[in-house]
Amino acid sequence: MVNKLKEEGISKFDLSREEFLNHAWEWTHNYGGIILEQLKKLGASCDWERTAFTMDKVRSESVLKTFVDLYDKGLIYRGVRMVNWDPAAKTALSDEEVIFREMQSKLYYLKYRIEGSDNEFVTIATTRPETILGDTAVCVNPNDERFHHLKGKRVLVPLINRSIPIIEDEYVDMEFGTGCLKITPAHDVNDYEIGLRFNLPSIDIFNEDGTLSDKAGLFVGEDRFAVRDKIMVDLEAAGNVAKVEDYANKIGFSERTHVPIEPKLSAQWFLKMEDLVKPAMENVENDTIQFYPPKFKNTYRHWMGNIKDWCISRQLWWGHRIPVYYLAEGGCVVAETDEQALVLAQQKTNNPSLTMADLHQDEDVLDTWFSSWLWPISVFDGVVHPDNKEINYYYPTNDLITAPDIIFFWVARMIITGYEYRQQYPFKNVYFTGVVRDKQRRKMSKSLGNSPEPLDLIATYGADGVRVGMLLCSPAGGDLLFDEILPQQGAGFVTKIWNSFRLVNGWEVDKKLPQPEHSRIAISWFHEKFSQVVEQTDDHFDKFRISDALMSVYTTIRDEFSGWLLEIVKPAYQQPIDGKTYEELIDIFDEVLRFLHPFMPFVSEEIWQLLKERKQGDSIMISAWPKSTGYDETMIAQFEDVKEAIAGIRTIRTKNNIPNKDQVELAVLQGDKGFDPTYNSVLVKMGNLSSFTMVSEEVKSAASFLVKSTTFSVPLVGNIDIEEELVKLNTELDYTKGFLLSVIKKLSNERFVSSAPEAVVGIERAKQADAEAKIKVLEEQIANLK
RNA sequence: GGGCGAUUAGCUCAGCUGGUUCAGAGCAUCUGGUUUACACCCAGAGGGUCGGCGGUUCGAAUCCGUCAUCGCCCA
Repeated sequence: MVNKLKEEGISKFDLSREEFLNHAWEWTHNYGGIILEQLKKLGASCDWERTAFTMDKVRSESVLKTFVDLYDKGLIYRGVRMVNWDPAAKTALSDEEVIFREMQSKLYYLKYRIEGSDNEFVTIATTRPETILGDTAVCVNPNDERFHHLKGKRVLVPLINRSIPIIEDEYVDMEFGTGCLKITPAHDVNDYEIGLRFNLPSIDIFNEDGTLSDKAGLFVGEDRFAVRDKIMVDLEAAGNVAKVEDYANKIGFSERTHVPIEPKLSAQWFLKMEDLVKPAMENVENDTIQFYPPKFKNTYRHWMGNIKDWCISRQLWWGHRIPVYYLAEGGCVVAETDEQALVLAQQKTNNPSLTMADLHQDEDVLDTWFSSWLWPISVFDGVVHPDNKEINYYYPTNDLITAPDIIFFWVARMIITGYEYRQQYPFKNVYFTGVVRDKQRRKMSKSLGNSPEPLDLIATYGADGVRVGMLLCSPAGGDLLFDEILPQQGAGFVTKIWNSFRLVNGWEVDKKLPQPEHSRIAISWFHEKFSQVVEQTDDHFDKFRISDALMSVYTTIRDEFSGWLLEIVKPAYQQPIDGKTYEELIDIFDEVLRFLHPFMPFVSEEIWQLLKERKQGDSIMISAWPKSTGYDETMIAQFEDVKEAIAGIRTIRTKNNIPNKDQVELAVLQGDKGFDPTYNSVLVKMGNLSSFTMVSEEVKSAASFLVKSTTFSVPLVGNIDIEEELVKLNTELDYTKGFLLSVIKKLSNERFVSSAPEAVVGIERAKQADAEAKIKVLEEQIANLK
């Protein structure tokens, strides 16, 4: 927002609060609108009637009501925290507004005299000698033997001779400087933390403009950098300087005024988290709320277990203004509206003539997540009206889909408010998406300019193409490496489906024709196969494996539906199709489209509407997802053998340059497990066979292959390459013999047979029998060729 | 500095409670194929000592230890 204004040549600092907010609203409407349009174009199936914004009336009321409620419960308090202070602009900056730059500075080694000794010193290293005036301790690492003798002693701050303790904390890096660190809690974040741990006083030696304050004792009113030079002169004179070294470090500068920022303690509002998190922690721990992938439970547990109070105030203009009103004579009231605040103030002061002008509202706003964490409730107005029909109907919801980087900011906190305000989780499952990165694994970002423009992508590849492209490569919680090849693949798939429809749609139907056997078989096989795939896909969805679900849809449509089913039932060139097959096929197509719809809503709807006469208002969007009705595993397995046999015939054609349109003969020598003739019609059609013969011995001068232990042979006139055939058979024979050997070795291991489960041993015995049978067949074939 | 996670084919990843659903998918690569829906396509092929080393076990990608490398979060 601030950057946007900057592009327009407007600085945030030139605007009043009201003017700024006007710009912000305008920007919000435009930008928010763009995101919604992108979602619509992508086919997101949301309830667009219910879009809401965290700054709108209902949501703002919800935020204020929650603040007041938590305040009244005694959970919100005012505390002190380190902020980035800009002494030139006299304002606090957010972390984003601070620019860190590598600077050539100096490291000053200063000697502090041990209290009660004349000439014993400790030497500390610092980049900021002027801050010694705010020192309240000197710290060493407890594991550092060099300083063990100083334990419990005190030192004197140079020049002012304040006595401060020597404390021990593992934070101190023994390798850095002298291994001895001065602690200035008011002017360094880490020192502040240590100060809290050791209960040290904080001495704020700076004024708001970066000059030294009364508390510094020396150089009062002079600028911090001028003081740095001056104090070094005095320290030198007093004999407190050991040495000065050049030193490179990173210093934060104000984005606006370019002056070095000053860490400064300031009053902020905090929310006590300790009790609030308990139900939220427990119900993720016991899987009442389930995370996908589950590894994020660890992250969540760790954060929740070490929860710190939440600093909810921000020194910004854009946001919900903190509903705290200060009274002229000190103290404050907290209320949802100005009017209520005034009433409270009048009561509190016992002064009925008090007016709004006597109250001063806190200038700060609330952290943006303080509104987001109410979202599952506030979006149905469940904060202001906790018993309304909508919230009671819609809450809790099922699944939250979000990115792992906001697990604390948002997810955890929504769970917290869910339990605090509705005694119930806000959602049952949390699915964490991957982070989209470019091919070089960099995060997509505006500043790198490496994020693709969604609307452009959609224009190029279509919304369905983009969806498929993104989803194919997005395992839960894993990174998603974006490459334009992905939506390209998606777009190709759209075309594939469209062509399947064109094929079916182009057939002429002759209702008098009987249904061919191969069509009957193929359709009944597809029903079984499809039922199996639907079951697998349901399972993937249940486990939130979205890319796996898509992959099974993708391969089923491409291979089983288009590649096998359509090819088998396809009538000969310019011939009509029989009515029964056609109708069954249309029903299958309908089912397949419904199966596809969640991933490719646009093309599936388009074809679905063209497939059959539909009633007014009918849509694939509101039609049922296919149901698995069980399946015949034997049939599916047998059909796989048929496919393998057809592939074998195709390979022979390729190897021997036999065009697909030339018919070939096929001889089948059944193996020891027999041969099921059910699928012969399919074999004849797909292999383009002129004859199909069962034989009782090996066929001479033929190219052959094995499926299980059945031999399929295509007799070849004349030029069969015996050498090549022998090489192929011998390679397979060698492999099978080796395989058999390893199985026998395993089975002859007494310990394996006695300790492995019966079933596992049985499987090994079966392997042995199969391999032996196969070897026998291969040897016969080889003998035959010689 | 503290924590969490990862390491499997050229790339992105799957592989549950150790054993034929165990070395797999998609993409990429290579070979062949266009009169018969689709070259935005079809048919096939190659490619991995499952990060290294130890251990447990009849048996380890899978369990344990350790080292190495990388990533993420918090400070």
